[in-house]
Amino acid sequence: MPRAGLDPAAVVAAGAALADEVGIARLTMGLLAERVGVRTPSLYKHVAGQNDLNRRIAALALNEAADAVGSAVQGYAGRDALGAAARAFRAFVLEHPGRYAATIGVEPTGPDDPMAAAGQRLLGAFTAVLRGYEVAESDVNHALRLLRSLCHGFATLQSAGGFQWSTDVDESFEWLIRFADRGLRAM
Amino acid sequence: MPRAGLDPAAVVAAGAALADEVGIARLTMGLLAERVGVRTPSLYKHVAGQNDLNRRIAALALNEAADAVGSAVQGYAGRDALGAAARAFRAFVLEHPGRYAATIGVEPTGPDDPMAAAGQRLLGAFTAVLRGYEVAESDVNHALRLLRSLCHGFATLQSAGGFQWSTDVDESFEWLIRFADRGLRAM
DNA sequence: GCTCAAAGCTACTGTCATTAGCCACGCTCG
DNA sequence: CGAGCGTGGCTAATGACAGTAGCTTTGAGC
Repeated sequence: MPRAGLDPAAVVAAGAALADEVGIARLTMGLLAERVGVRTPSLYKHVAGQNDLNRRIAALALNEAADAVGSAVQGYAGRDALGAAARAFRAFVLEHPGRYAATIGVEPTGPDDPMAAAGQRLLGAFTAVLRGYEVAESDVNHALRLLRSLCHGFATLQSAGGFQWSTDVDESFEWLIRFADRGLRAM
Repeated sequence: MPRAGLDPAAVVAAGAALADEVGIARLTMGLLAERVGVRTPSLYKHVAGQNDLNRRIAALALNEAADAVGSAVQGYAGRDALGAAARAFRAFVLEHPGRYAATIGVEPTGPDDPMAAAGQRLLGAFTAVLRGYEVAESDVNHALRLLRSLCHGFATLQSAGGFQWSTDVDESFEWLIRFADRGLRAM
């Protein structure tokens, strides 16, 4: 039996890719094993089980999202930064629906959970956007939750096919960015 | 064997209640059967399978949410209506996390799908809120998607424990309602 | 009281996650 | 170069579930 040369990172990466292809609900250990060229039980040498796999995919997704948003924002401020961040976030969710879905409904176990750290990074990227607006210190957390709810809500609703086809979805998103920008500038 | 006197509605109602208790992911046919006092295969006389059950729970949840939002809005207009609708929606999701979670990621099969009709009812309740604002005809769909994204995003993030405990969540939600109100009035 | 469709049950199958326990590969160190 | 050994792979088996087949019983309508 030739070694497959797997390690946890490779298994998680393959799992994330597979989740994007077939949906997180249809990501089975058997399918993932086949994808990486190994029998099912061998996966357990690298991840502790489906739960662990899911958490690692979620952490990967949050880190990637943070990277995408963070680098999209580079060099912009105010409205441009807001637009860049929101568009980057939505693009990420639509390109990687499976791995992003892995982040839903998973609570971090503790303060040193890699998922929690990744979530903080993503939050930090959005915090940077807020620095371009005159938001009172006491309102920063509220504004952050607003942006997170908006982006998360819109992206997941669209990803789940929750919008009817009556109106162009991209247009709605741009409208939503302008709405948030106006609101933040009027503080 | 005495008859249990079940029908599809009773099975779906019990399933929704159970989903709220244990979470949609842990809602198994065996658990539901035990809850309604029947063996597992008997459930299949009333629902076609887990998929069908999930869709029916989702339709029930959307109808109940539409009822809650619709009646909360009664007699209010403008900002009061918006606040009442948003609070009613969030309260519903937090009180019934399981059945609301059943609506996520389920696409309506066709135009006569009960779920689609229920979704339309919920949308209609929010449309009524918008009548208290001077929103241009061409912007109604965008504004609707904004409200839906906001409420859905906030409620699901909170329900999943997605917010840190640093700032009061109720306060954030009230802040968010004021933000949306200001934005809609400024059109 | 008879009929019969509906609603229940037992028994069974197939899929999946997970565990136990075995074995080969290939690196390290003498 | 060869022995030792940890790691990563495998087969086999278990247990939870969803779903199906086919039998039995109930009870409503005649």
